[in-house]
Amino acid sequence: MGRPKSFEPDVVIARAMETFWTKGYAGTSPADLAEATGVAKGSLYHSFGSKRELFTKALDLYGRTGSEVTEEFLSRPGTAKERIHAYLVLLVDMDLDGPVRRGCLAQNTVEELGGRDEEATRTVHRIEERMVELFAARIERGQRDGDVDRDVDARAQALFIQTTLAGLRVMAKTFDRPVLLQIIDTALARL
Amino acid sequence: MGRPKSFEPDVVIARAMETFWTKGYAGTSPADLAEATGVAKGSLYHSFGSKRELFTKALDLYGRTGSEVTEEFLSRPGTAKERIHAYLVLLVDMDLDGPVRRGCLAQNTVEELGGRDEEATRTVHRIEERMVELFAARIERGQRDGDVDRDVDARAQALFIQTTLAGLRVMAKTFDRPVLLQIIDTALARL
DNA sequence: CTGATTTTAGACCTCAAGTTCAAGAATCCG
DNA sequence: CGGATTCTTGAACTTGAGGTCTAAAATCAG
Repeated sequence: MGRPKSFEPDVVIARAMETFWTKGYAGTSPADLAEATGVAKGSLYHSFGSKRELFTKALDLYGRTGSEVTEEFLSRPGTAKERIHAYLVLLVDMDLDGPVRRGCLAQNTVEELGGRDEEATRTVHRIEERMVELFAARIERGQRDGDVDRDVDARAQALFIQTTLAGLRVMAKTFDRPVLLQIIDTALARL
Repeated sequence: MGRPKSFEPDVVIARAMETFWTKGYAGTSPADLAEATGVAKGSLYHSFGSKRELFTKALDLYGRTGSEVTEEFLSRPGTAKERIHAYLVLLVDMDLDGPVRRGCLAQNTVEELGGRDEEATRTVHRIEERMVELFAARIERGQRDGDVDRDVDARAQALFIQTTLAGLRVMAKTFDRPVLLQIIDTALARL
């Protein structure tokens, strides 16, 4: 009962996510969110409580969709090395695509809110940890498939790949594509 | 002629740098700067023009001192691998030291101001490029000294190390020391 | 239809960020 | 010392961020 919502909360969260991603947390004002979502400020506050709470939902959504995309992409046909290489290239291309070079929302968040925001930091840690698990799982599958050496430490490699990924997304803010592709090749040279 | 400055501009810039580093650009208010530097807001504006200009000077200072420290540290006795390894460990420890996990100012800047601030982006690019040069030079010296293979591409390796470094400083925001040290070992395993 | 309930949207409020200013203080020159 | 010049500072100003509120609108139960 009562008047029904005139918008799909998930759609609004997705639009908010895009805006936070592009403009940063501090750089996004309630007015920006209202414009991006097409929902008036008052309604946003009524539904989500505060900018901060909306951001939390946006960051969660980012983590979920990101890990789904990653899992799906890594599972496509190919060796572990091929798939991981392709994944890094994909991310670089996504980062370079579009006029904004917005990088990774999770990373931007932890850089912007640093140690000052306990909850955001924990959320980002979970997102990163999940990525490491996905890489490790893919490497272990490679070992079962026979395309990765039996004696590599899957988790250690996965952590290294996640670090490379994080570094690449920083570098992608100021370096150009050929350089980034070269870095990927160098990083994945062993294997 | 005229009343003399009551403060050393370089000292003020250094203090401002610390504040921006700890709290981020947007997170630092003129009031914060006044408190951190011990100079009244009005004076800061009189001397530096705007928050943005002060930040530019702070970021430049960061780049200069950073590259000096790096150059000095890499040139100390040891093989290229030993020195670079020690340098990465040093940075990780500096990042973990203190209660704030502030990471790297240059990196934080490019993450926070992203593509939206052309000048800041260029400055950070210069800082990163300088780091790559220093790593490359150290690797080339290693080749002359005989502790690095003659046929490694020094610049490619240097770019890779810079990427690892950037990634580590992201990871250092949410992971703990043993993990980070393991990543360093994995990253520098070849060589 | 009425009333209960929920959502909407824009006006409204408060406060701090970022900057400017006016009045005074310190210095050098002649 | 008087004046020119530059620096200092707290107060004052402007703007927008972040959030609240209220009157109207939409829905459903009875």
